[in-house]
Amino acid sequence: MKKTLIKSENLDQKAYLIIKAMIEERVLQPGQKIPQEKLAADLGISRTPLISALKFLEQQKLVVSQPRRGFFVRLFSMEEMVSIFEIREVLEGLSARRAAHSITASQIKSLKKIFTPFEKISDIQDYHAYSQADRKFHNFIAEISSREFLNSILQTFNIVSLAYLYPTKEGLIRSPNDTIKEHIAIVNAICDRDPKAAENFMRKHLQTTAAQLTREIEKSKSLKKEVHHQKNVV
Amino acid sequence: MKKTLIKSENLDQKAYLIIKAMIEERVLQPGQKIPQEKLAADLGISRTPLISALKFLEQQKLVVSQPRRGFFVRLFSMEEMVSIFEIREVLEGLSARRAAHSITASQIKSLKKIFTPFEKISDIQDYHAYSQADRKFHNFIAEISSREFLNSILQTFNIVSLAYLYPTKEGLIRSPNDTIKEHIAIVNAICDRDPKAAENFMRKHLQTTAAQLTREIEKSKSLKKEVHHQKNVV
DNA sequence: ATAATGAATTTTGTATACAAAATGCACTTC
DNA sequence: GAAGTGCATTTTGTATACAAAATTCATTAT
Repeated sequence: MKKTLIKSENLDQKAYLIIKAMIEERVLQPGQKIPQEKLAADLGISRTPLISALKFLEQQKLVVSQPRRGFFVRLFSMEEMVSIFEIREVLEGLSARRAAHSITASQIKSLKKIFTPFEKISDIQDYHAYSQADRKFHNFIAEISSREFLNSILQTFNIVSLAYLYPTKEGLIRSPNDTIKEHIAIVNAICDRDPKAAENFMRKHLQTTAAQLTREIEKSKSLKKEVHHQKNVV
Repeated sequence: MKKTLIKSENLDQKAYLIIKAMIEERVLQPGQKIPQEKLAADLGISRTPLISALKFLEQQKLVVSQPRRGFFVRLFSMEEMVSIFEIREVLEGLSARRAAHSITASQIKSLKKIFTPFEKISDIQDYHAYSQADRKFHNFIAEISSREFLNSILQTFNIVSLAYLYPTKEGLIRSPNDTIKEHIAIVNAICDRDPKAAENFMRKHLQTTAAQLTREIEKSKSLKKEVHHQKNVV
């Protein structure tokens, strides 16, 4: 871990960034209690800025506090993930709409570049690279939209979706071969400065992912029922 | 002020609620620096929970901190208010959609009640009562949607729009006589369990308000230009 | 064995202390 | 009078201290 490298205005921010990274990297595991004294010692700070960072993370929903019992890394259910995608659907839809309004020529160039390495590949294998491009894509659109508030909310939710990730799939819920076309449609709409189309394509993109998640929930539910049934029989 | 009446789990929360109310009621005015030592003394707490509350409010955008200079009550520009209404448009649209899905019979009763006192009045005069009903309406729909995340984000933005308010108009940007019909259309769509209509009506409602604000920006801009022109002439 | 009790230990919530930074103010210089 | 300059005062950021609550764990009772 590269703790000592992070420098920020104050220790709150430093602690926040480190802990967030620790959660994303699963060094701190979902559901786990956060040992304040130990963590503060590890980071070389006192409990004061540490608690401040934890409260920050609590608002970002990465952490929960139980009064007089402490802070715990938050555990997301599939259902909660679906509701996060619903929010992303409408917010990133807005984001795409605004981006189509205010994108500059140089931003168009950068935006078009993000997925070019994948466009000609018929079967994308490099999940890691694609996942990174995906994240960059969503963050960049939020940035282009040049709406401070919107961007700051979205920042939070990219964290959340990140925190969820199936480690095996690099956090991707659908196959790159399916999503690449949607991504490119969105890019084109924004670069053509067509706000309506940009919003619609983005919404459909995230809606489809949410639907996929919902299907997985149903699947795991019926699986559980089966197991339960077996138990009763055996 | 009824400070001592507020009781909560911890002093952070107590301080948070009081300060939020002070900002809403304009006891603390936009742009004003927040005197930590004095405020802590007034609330009968130490700076530790006070700072924690201020950091909470900072994330909710009601307060800004300048490193090593302190916390200030946030000042919103008209443009920022427009971008807040854009966010409300899409989020509360989602909220209405979800509410139409999950509303219960008893919630239908409560929802229908909110605007009944105003339905028969041809010219609504009591801005204060209407403003309260308005707030209750938006918050209740978020609650009905039973989406924790969504609700907690919306909480923030309802506060923000409130904090903006022209003191004279109770925070209302448009006349009750204009908005009452829209409110009732939304109520009916939700109670009819029509998600699509609920979302559309809610979006249109907030869009119209945003458009009104945009018009006011234009007006004040041309006004300034005039003044500027006069200056140059005189 | 399981449950109940309670003392010892740990951890939380909050106050307080204090160095470092920012601010205000009197005084000088132009 | 306007603009610096340096010292006194205030305020911030953070560590530390400590009472109250929660947890652990050994011991006794069922």
